[in-house]
Amino acid sequence: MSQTVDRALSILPLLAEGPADLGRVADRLGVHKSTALRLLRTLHEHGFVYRQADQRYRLGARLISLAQEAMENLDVREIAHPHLVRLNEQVGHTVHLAVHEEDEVLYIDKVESRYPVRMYSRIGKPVAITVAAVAKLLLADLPENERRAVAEQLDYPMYTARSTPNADGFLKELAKVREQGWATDLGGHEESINCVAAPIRGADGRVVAAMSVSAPNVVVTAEELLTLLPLVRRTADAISGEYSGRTPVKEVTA
Amino acid sequence: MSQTVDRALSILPLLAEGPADLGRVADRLGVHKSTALRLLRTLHEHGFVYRQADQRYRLGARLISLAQEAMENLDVREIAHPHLVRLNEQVGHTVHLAVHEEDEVLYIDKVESRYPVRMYSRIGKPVAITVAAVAKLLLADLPENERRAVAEQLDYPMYTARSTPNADGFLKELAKVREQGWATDLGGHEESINCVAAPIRGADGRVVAAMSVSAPNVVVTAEELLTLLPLVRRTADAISGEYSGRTPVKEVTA
DNA sequence: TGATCCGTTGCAAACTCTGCAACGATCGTT
DNA sequence: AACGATCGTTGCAGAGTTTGCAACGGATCA
Repeated sequence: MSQTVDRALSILPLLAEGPADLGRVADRLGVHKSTALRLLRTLHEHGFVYRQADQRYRLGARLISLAQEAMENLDVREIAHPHLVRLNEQVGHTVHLAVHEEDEVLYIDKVESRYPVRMYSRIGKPVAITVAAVAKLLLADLPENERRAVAEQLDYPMYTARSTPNADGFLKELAKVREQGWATDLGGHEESINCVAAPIRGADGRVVAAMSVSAPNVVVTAEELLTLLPLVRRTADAISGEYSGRTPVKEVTA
Repeated sequence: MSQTVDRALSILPLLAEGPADLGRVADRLGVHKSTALRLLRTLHEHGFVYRQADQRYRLGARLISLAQEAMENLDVREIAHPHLVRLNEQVGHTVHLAVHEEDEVLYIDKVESRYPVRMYSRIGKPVAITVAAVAKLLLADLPENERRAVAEQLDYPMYTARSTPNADGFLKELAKVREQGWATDLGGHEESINCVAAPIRGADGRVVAAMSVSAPNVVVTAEELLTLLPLVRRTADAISGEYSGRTPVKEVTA
C-alpha cells in the first residue's frame, strides 16, 4: 500500500540470501541506484541492515534482537516452556513448540535431546509445513475452506518417499489429524526421524500452538515413540489449561 | 533519509514493547491514524507485523524467520559452532559466542551447560555491554577514539556491586583487556555468575567475535573457572585460524 | 436506544520521492 | 604509469506518492 515502504521491506528478504552490493539491490528491486541507496541508508539507520567493509550490505543485528523480543512476547511460549523442559527430562528426546501464522509454521521453542544424535532444527526456523506433525495439527484446526485454500497453494517437496505428495493427500491427512486430535510424522521429512505431536488449545478450543517429541530411528523405533503419545497429550493439555486461564490472544485468520 | 520508511521502521521497536492498537501506534509516531494504518498495512503484507483477533498489532513471524536466516549467514558462527560444542563437552559449562555491531553486542550462539543450574541468556539477545566479558573483548579492539566515544555514550547500570560503574572505569578495564588478550566478568552482571572469555580474530588481527565460558558460583569458584582460561584461549585461537583461512569479511567501523 | 470509540475510506493539496546526469574514488588492465 | 571501467554518492527538478482531513460504519457500553 505504501510503495516506498514496500520497496524497503523487499530489500530484507533479498539480503537474507546473502550480502549484496548497491547495484545488485537496485537491480533486484527494479529501481535506480540512487533510490536503492536511500532506502538502504534508512534501513541502516535503524540497524536493520549492516554495511560490511567491502561496502556490501547484509542483515543487521537490530533485526535479530527485535525478533528475539518478538518471541519473548509470545505468552504461549512462556507458559509452555517449563512443561517442555519437564517432558524432555522424562523422555530424553527433543521437544518442540510451534505456532502458525499467515502460511508459515515456525518453531518458537525447543529443548534439546539428551541423546548424542540430535536433529537439525532451530528456533525461528519455518518448519516443513506439508510433513511436520506440528504443522498438521495447526493447519487441521483451520475452517475447511481455509484449509483447502492453504493446501492448494502449497508446494509438496518430496523430502523422502513418505512425504505428503500433494494437496489431496495433505487434506486427507489433515482430516484424520483433526479427528484424532494428534499427529505424527514418520520419516516424512528426514528418512530416519519420527515425531509425535499434540495440540495446545486456547479457551475457545482453537489450536494456538502445537508441541512434538522427535527422535531418530537409531534411538527408538516409531512404535516405541508412539507409546509416548499419552504423555505428550497430557503435557499439551496441561499447557492448554494453564493458557486458557489467562486472557488468551486469539489470532485473526484472514 | 526516507521519511515514510523511517516511520514504518519506527513502528517495529514500538511493537516489540507489546501489542498496540492503531491509535496508540499513530500517537507514538506522531502521525494521523490513517497514515499509521497505511504503514501498518504495508508491514503486514510483508509479514513483519501480525494482527491479532482483538485488532491489535504485534510483531510478525516473518521478522523471526528473517532474523534466523541472518544468523545462519554469519560465517564466524558456522565455523565456531563445532569448536564451541567440543569445549562444552570438555568443561560442561555454558559456552557463548558473541559479535559486535553498531553499539550492540549480541549472542549469536550458545551451548547449554550440562549442569542443572543454568544461566539465563538467549541467542539474539543483546548482552550487558558494560560488564560482559565478551563485550569487553569486542570493544577493547576498537581504535582508541572510537572506544572512548562508545564508552561515553553508554549507560552504566549497577547490576551488582561489582558492575562497571562509569566510562572511566570501563575504559581502564578495556585497556587492560586489550593488553592481556582475554577478559573476565566476575559477578558483574549477576552476583553469582562468572565468565572467562577470549577473542576470535580475523586474518588482519582484528577481533571479529568473542567466546566465553560461564558458570555459577555454586558449581565452580571463580578461581577454578580461571584455570580453564588456557583451554578457552586455545579454542578461540583454533577458531581464529580456521576463520582466517577463508575470505574474512571485516566490518566497517563508521 | 443513544453516545462514544475505533478502524476505515476518498480526496485534494503538499511534500516527498524518484530518476537523471555528473562527480570522484577505487580497482584492474593495457 | 595512465587509462578505462565500475561503483557509490550527490543536487536537482519533475512526478508521483503520501499525508491529513472529514465523514462513514461498525462495535461496545451505558
